[in-house]
Amino acid sequence: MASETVENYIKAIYVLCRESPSGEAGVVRLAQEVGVTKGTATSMIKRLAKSKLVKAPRYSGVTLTAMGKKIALDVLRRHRIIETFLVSTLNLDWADVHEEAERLEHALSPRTLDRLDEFLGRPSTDPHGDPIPSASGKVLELRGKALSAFARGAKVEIVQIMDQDRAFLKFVAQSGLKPRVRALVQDVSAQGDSITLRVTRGKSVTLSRSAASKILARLQ
Amino acid sequence: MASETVENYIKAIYVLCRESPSGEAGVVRLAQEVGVTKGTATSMIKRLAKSKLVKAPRYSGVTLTAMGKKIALDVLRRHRIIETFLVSTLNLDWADVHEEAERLEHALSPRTLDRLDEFLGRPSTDPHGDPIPSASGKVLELRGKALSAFARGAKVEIVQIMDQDRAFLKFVAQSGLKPRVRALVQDVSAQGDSITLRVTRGKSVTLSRSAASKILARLQ
DNA sequence: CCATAAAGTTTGAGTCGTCAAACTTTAGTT
DNA sequence: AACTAAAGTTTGACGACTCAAACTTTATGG
Ligand SMILES: [Mn+2]
Ligand SMILES: [Mn+2]
Ligand SMILES: [Mn+2]
Ligand SMILES: [Mn+2]
Repeated sequence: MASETVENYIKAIYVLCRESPSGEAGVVRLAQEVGVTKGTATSMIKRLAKSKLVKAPRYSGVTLTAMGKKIALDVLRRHRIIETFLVSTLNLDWADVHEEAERLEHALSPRTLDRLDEFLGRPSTDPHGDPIPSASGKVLELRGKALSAFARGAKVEIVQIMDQDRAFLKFVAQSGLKPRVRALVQDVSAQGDSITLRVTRGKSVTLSRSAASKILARLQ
Repeated sequence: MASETVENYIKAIYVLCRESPSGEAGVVRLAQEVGVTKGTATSMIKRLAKSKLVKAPRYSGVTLTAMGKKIALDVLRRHRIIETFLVSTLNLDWADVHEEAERLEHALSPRTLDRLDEFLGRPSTDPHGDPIPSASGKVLELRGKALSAFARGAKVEIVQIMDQDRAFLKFVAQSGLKPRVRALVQDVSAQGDSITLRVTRGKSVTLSRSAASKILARLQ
């Protein structure tokens, strides 16, 4: 069984690989994500490589092996099911559940996880719109494109918020933007550095390009 | 914040102190409970003493300080609320939830614990009848006496099962004996080494003295 | 009151996960 | 091609937790 620490590294590597265009995770970003120094990250990567969970050519990027990917998806599944439970059953705040799930994800047995999943009605996404990997390890990725990519006049439905930062999530929720919410693209600035939305039965919101790029949507 | 390991030791010390007539925990029993060698237990006790969580005169028994007791009751509260959730909401088996709670108890924030408690309707006991300490650290102990102490003809109500062992719990459940179940003491053997109960609207069960001493009941 | 077993302690060593700081490699300027 | 900053690695050290095995103290029952 992978330790809590190992699970955290593996999950972080998975997420970073998804994010980077090269499909590889860098040591510095990994260290930052896990909250350790880069030296520590290097030595952990070595151990992960020894246990065949990652491939890590010297002085180059880290990628997961099939085994590593299996673990990552497993942890991600637990994480997202827990987040769903915390929001939909315990009514915890959208912005707070990530940290909580960060700890709980390491303490659930497969059986309990399945019961929880059943109790929740086998949800396919978590409260942020992140897809929940199936028990067998399949995920649907990229269910929308960045808000910043839509043109004026587009009628969109928010699909996914791709950031776990509390302050950002608070801001997004404040604006009324949650998965399943519909909105009209009211304006896109000439330089493309901001976008204004009118939320259906809600207010208008202006987002910076960087904020808009972290919110995925699709045409209604 | 106390580590997971420290929480486990402290909780075990609390339980052992409750069990022993002297009110002190022995090193060998503690080691056994936590699952380490006695040398390991000794060195942990030293560290706990240094952080003022226990009092441990050399070559003598261990007791909790006020600080230690606070932590113990806190962990116990988490443990029992989680057990209640696992049984009453997720329908997990009575006999399985202890191990699961053993891990989850270290991963719940106070806020989430309170939401869970609220969701469950602020239960006062867990599925085994163990009292749940209040958030401020109060517990009702000894809400019944051992089944073995009742006389023939007594009409009793099961209150609490004082053992977490899976096999024992399976056996007890098999017999239909759960907290709140009522039964008649049908017979007590002359030597007092066994007791026969007739469970209300159920079958008759004969328990050994040692089994009966781990089941608490009170007169109906 | 003493021998012996049980309880408790000490010692030396190992793993895991971490840091700071020195070092090496890589990649992007000029 | 040479310089430099960023990325990555190595080294030495440490704390938390553990074990096995040798050792000491305590209890007790003959
Ligand atoms: Mn985590
Ligand atoms: Mn999420
Ligand atoms: Mn535990
Ligand atoms: Mn219990």
